[in-house]
Amino acid sequence: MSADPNLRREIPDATVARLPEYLRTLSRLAEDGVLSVSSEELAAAVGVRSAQLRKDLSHLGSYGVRGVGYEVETLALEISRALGLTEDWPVAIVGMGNLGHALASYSGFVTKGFRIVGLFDDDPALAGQHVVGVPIRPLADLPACQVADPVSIGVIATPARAAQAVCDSLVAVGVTSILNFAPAVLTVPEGVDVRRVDLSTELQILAFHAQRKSLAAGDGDLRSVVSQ
Amino acid sequence: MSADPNLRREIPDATVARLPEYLRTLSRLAEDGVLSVSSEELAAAVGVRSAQLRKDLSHLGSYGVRGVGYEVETLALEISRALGLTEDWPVAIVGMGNLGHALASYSGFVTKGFRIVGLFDDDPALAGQHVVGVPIRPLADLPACQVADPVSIGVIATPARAAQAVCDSLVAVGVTSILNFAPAVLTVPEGVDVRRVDLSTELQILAFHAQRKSLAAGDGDLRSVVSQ
DNA sequence: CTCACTTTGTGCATGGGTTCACAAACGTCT
DNA sequence: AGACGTTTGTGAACCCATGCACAAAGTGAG
Repeated sequence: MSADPNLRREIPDATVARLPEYLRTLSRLAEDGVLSVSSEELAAAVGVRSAQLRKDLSHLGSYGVRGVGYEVETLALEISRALGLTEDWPVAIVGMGNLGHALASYSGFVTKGFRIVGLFDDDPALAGQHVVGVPIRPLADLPACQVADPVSIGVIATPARAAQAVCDSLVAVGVTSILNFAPAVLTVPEGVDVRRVDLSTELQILAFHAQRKSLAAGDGDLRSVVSQ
Repeated sequence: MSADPNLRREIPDATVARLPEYLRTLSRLAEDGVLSVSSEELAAAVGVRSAQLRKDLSHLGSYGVRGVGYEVETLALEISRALGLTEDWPVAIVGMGNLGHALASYSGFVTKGFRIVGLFDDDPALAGQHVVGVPIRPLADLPACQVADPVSIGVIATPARAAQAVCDSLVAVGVTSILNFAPAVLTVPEGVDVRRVDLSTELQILAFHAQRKSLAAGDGDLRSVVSQ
């Protein structure tokens, strides 16, 4: 029925995960005054194969010109639109320890569509303190804030033991997208998206590859140098 | 030749990425005094299918008992060994802004095999300050520290514009595993592993799914409520 | 206008990952 | 000892993602 061929139908997850990368590189090119890129150039700058880049971009329509390449400005706009960055996304951060502070003052937040509307922490020592012009409040104030400027994305930066309760509070006020930095698996009702970013997981994956390399080098004999 | 059938041959990347999750859950179970789990129970706790869990575990050997399940302690140890966490990994963090502080004081670092041996930042205001018993020094001191206690994993938590130079410094002193939190694509020589964690990428992926949901709900008409 | 050259968009083959389904292996109860 | 119920480990089928290779479509020169 509602075909609308050049609008999104279903963009594969793997492609969606790369779009932000493309967008960032295109923004940098635009700043440098570059007007047009080929798939070959852009792919090299991002670190993927050109065929993959072209296939990814083909999922959001046909915005290139054969024999020429892609217009930087246009392509950046189309990727922004596909990702939903032309809309406005009010974000709340819960847990204002070091990580919460880092996230709040992270430049990437403000640049594209994301707007911090609430900072929450139950530590009385933090209450009232402002971070980027936004006051830190106890989590109990969340429902009240929700009425004034509804949060659509919640970020959890608390210790693991508090994460599930915080998550429940967010879900209770209607948040359906959650970014979780706590090392805990959250259970949420149907329809709520949770993405988890875990610092120690990444470190462990790195350790695995490092170990592989050191095993490959010494190959079983020199292992004792390292293992002990 | 050197078959060694129950030792690792080649563990798929997708499996390696899930092992830390399994390990964390097993550790929690061990703390709670649980001695044995079935693949069904463990899979449910982690949030994957039981068949996937069994196939993942089969890559590191046969540590389950049919009709019974897995011994929690044993399995945790084997996963630790597979990931290389029974070895000692000296870590250096470069860039001690909010994120660097958060990473340094993150509990996940200390718990398993990772040991912070160096904190670096060129900001004179930070020099000499101690964070977790470790002093912050200028990056120029890196080569000297490297002699005393060689770093094997480097973490980059600087702004994007400094990331490549920092990366080059790390590579120059022999670091071959790098965890990069800066929103920049790093170019490194052959044999150096870089993993990138990008906060804004995760947010943008979340925004994409949130947009999909809101489009599905209002389906084109109520969109104006949100877009503006 | 035609020819030569460049670059996109995509059909197709290849490979890896996930899921299913079941035989093999273990404990237990009679 | 033998039968039964449970759970692992894995072969096989499916599914998605990646990479190749080429036709289609554009530009520019002669």
